[in-house]
Order: sequence, then C-alpha cells, then structure tokens
Amino acid sequence: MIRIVQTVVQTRLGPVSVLIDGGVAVEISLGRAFEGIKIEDVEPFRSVLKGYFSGRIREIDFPVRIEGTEFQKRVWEEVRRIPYGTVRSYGWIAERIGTSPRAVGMALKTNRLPLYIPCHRVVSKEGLGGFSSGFEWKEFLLELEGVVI
DNA sequence: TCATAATACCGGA
DNA sequence: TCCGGTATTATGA
Repeated sequence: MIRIVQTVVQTRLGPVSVLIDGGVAVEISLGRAFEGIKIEDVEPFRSVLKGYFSGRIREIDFPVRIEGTEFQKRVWEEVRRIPYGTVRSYGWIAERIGTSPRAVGMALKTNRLPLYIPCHRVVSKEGLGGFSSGFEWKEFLLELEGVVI
C-alpha cells in the first residue's frame, strides 16, 4: 500500500509541495500542489521547507529516495555540496567529476528534488542558465539566499 | 556581438 | 546500434 501525501508551503511564486512515498520524499514541486491526502506526520517535511523559505534553515535535509543513472547521481552529489548562498558554473561541476558542461545540464534537468539538490545554485558562465520550474523560481531562490544577480 | 564546433550523455527509433 | 537534442563553453571573425 503506497501512501501519497502532499505538503504545501506557500511562497510569493506559489505553492511548494512534496510527494511522499513510504515516509520519504520522492519529488519536490515548485509551483504546484500534488494531488493527495494530507496526513499529520508530514510535519517534518513542511517545517524544514517553512524554515528554508523564511531564511531560518540553510540546509534542506530530510529522508529522500533518489532514482537516476550512476552518472546523474554523481552530478547531484556534487551539486549538493555547494554551500548555501553561493553559485557554481556548469563547467565547474563538470571539471570536478570529469565530464562536460552540457552533460551536467542534462543531469540537472532531470532533478526531481529541487531545493534538496540545490540545482538553482548552478548557473551558466554568462547568465542564469536553465531551470525546469521556470527562471523566476531560480531568481527567487537565489535572491532568498542573498545571491546578487 | 554572432555563428559554430567540441563535448558527454540520454532517449527514441 | 545510431542519431538528434540539450538547463554549456571556447573560439574565431
């Protein structure tokens, strides 16, 4: 029996919700709420996200299940090491794990756990780079972390 | 500035 | 397998 739960934090740009399966987060959505039944033991996830968006919490850390190729996981691990409030380029990540900048972009595009894997901290050499949920979210998150753009 | 090549990976045919 | 498409970058005119 799979239990699907939605948690929602409201932000200036809309809801942020977490898809929970078996007690762990499997997907985070920026801008839309998942269909599902609200249950109270979802509180740990909600409080972390509320803490992040209010600026109190700088580390998004809760149980997750990550699915992807070995390569994608390498990229995601590296991105997770980027400190709060700082940015790196696609090329910088690529160099560290021995691949190409475009391949890094490919891996980040398939990231289902934004915030937990802070791909908004990866920007292009000139400009912002892409973002699955829309540029406005990338700008919003960087601004929240105090990054000057 | 603008086009283009180099590049690693992925998904579909 | 092969092939076209990227959330990139470096280079040359």
